[in-house]
Amino acid sequence: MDIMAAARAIFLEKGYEEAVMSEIAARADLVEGSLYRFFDTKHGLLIAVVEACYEEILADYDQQLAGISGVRNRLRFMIWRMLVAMQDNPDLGRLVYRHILPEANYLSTRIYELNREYAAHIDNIVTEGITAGELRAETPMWLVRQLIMGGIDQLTWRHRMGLGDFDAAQTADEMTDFIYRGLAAGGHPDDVAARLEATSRDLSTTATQLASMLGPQNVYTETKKSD
Amino acid sequence: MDIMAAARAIFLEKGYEEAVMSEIAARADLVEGSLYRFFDTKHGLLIAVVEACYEEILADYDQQLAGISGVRNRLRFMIWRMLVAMQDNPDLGRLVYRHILPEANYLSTRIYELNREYAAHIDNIVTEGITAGELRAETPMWLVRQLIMGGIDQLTWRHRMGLGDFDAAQTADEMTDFIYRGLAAGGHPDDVAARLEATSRDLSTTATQLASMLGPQNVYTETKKSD
DNA sequence: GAGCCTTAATGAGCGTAACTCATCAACGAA
DNA sequence: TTCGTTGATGAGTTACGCTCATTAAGGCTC
Repeated sequence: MDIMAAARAIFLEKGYEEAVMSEIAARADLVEGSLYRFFDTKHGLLIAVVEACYEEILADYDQQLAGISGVRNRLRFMIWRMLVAMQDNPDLGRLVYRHILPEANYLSTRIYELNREYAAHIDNIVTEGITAGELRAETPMWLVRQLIMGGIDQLTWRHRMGLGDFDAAQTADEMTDFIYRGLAAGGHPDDVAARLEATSRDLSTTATQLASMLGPQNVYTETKKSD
Repeated sequence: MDIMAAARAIFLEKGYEEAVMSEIAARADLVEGSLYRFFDTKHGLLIAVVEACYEEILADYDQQLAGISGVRNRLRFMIWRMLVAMQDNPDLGRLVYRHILPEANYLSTRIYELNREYAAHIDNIVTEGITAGELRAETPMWLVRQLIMGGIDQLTWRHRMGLGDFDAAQTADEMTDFIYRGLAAGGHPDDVAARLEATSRDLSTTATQLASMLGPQNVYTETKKSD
């Protein structure tokens, strides 16, 4: 077993401080000193491990996102996806929130990079919504981003601490609902009509996709680029 | 100088791990071993110190709140007050977010108690707004609470890490604005457009869920089929 | 195959810091 | 003066991250 695999197993199982370097070395069939040929420090090893996990877990969410249409649905997917990741990996979450995010060198980490990408996706979705007239133009996007990410942190905190669980789908629903209401253009009839139109358009697209999956030959039908 | 004062000075100045018990003892004109007559462990001492700080800083915010009327204004005050506290005490914030909140014994802490009181105030304000008909009755209060607290965490993170500052008043304004819009009662409940919109929105969400269930992670590529 | 050189692994050891415990000083009572 | 009790003391103990001189291994030249 190589160092990364051994370290991952022990970090996830015991947490950062309880994990001792000698045990990681032993599980990797090495001696303690040899670890320091590959990783400068215990914390450096942790960062490498968490980066690897993070990358696996959030692997292709952007490709999945590409298959989802509609501002609201896309927003919901982003929230739901992160909630599920947190729900499935509480151990990893603990490591991240306790020993990665609060460290000074977090900003030079790949994890920071990945979090920025996630945030950028949210920004893009909101921007799309604004240009489509579906969302208010004055929306401070940084605030939306921070509220979503901070909210996810809070909402998953109890589960991460081993106290109770949560329903990812339902939580995503309610959170999306609230955020969207804060984002949505005002209650003028025109705006409502625009949103109605956008929603039914999304519905049509999704239904088409659905139909293509359920169809006899299960053939993919090109639905986009129609204009 | 007594132990608490010495510990507070050193914890705030150097952070948790850099603070060493022998130095705290020295500043309190004691010897290291004597600390353990009064506090079982280093972390126990930290908790005592942070509790004291917390209580001083958030001393009489509820009295100030009592002088503010209007759901929106009261909500803004709560947000603003916490933002200012975070802005004025970044060192304390670091201790709290890194070494108090993530610990297993946090729930048995006075700090947890104080946070609950803060959250309860937010709940009360929202409840008032609902009974006054100003806010939507279906509002999930737990969500609002979590979004606000998580958002404050995120928004103050950079400053806590020593990177840049923020304008507490303006941030509070924008945050309140967004949250309130999510909370505010829309048109009449029997407004046809609103009902229609809600229904088609739900339908769209359901269809998206359906699609992702049918094609596991393949909503977008159903182009090739392997026979 | 013999000598040599570069590179990688070893494990004994160091430094530090939280925490403990046998000891001892201070002080009141006999 | 002597004894008993209380509470501070500081010299350990332990644990763990990290280092470094030494040794083994694997390829390259003659």
